[in-house]
Amino acid sequence: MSNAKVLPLLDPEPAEAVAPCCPPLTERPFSAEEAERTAPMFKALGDPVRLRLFSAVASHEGGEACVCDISDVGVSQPTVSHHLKKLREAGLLTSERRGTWVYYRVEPSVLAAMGQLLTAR
Amino acid sequence: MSNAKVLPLLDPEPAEAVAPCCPPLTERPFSAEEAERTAPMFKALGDPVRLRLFSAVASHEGGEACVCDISDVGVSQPTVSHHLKKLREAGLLTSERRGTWVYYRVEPSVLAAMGQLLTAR
DNA sequence: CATCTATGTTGACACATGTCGAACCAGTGC
DNA sequence: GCACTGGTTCGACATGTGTCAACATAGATG
Repeated sequence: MSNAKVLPLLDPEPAEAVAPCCPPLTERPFSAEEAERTAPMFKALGDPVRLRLFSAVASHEGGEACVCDISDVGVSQPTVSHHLKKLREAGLLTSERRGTWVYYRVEPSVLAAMGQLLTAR
Repeated sequence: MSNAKVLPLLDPEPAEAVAPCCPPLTERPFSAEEAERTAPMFKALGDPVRLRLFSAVASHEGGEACVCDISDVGVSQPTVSHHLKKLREAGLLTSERRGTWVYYRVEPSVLAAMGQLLTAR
């Protein structure tokens, strides 16, 4: 597979990955189960350092970035790793090791799902 | 603390400018200042109870609800009040006392701003 | 194999947060 | 005035979270 991914605008249908989570917040009151499932995603973005890391990855070329490119956020390297792990556990990022460096990329379906949650009725 | 003049409700300040906050997370890496300003909104929605309360208010008739209508989320009433205060401090809700009851309503501009943040490029 | 560089993990700490019961405040009605 | 109801604040506690230094691990390179 020669790596010819410049900007995958037309992704293959992710469908059942994250989409069937929940309706917009304004549609009807969330159930306890829906809230328990959805809150961690917001929580993951609720820290300034994580927000910067996520934004750095999401805005990077192809929605993918090496740790070395984004780790300048004013905290120590272990702390960066800790926050990246949190973002990974929340399902917002995925990581992959290629040789010496580790690359993080955004989970596009999650971004879309969160956007839908905040869609005004 | 025997200060008699206390008016905890009807704060004149809450929910100032939140709309003109930041570009989408995917546009460019967030600065420290942008992240510090934006993260609290996500943090406020990062708790299941607060997410249910916010959803209950947002989905209610006219985007407004009495506390008595939404306080059935499985925690005590002081805890409900505590979470509603957090949502107010984050600029997501505003409160108003009308007679016996206190009504909370969503800040529509905030909802739109957060939706824009998650808009995919 | 030895060593260096890039990340992740562990342990420890201070601090923030969610939760409750009790006390308090604001209106309504007796 | 008094009691009652809705809602907030206070005080206290257990748990969670962000942070770092120290250590551990994975590849690359000599």
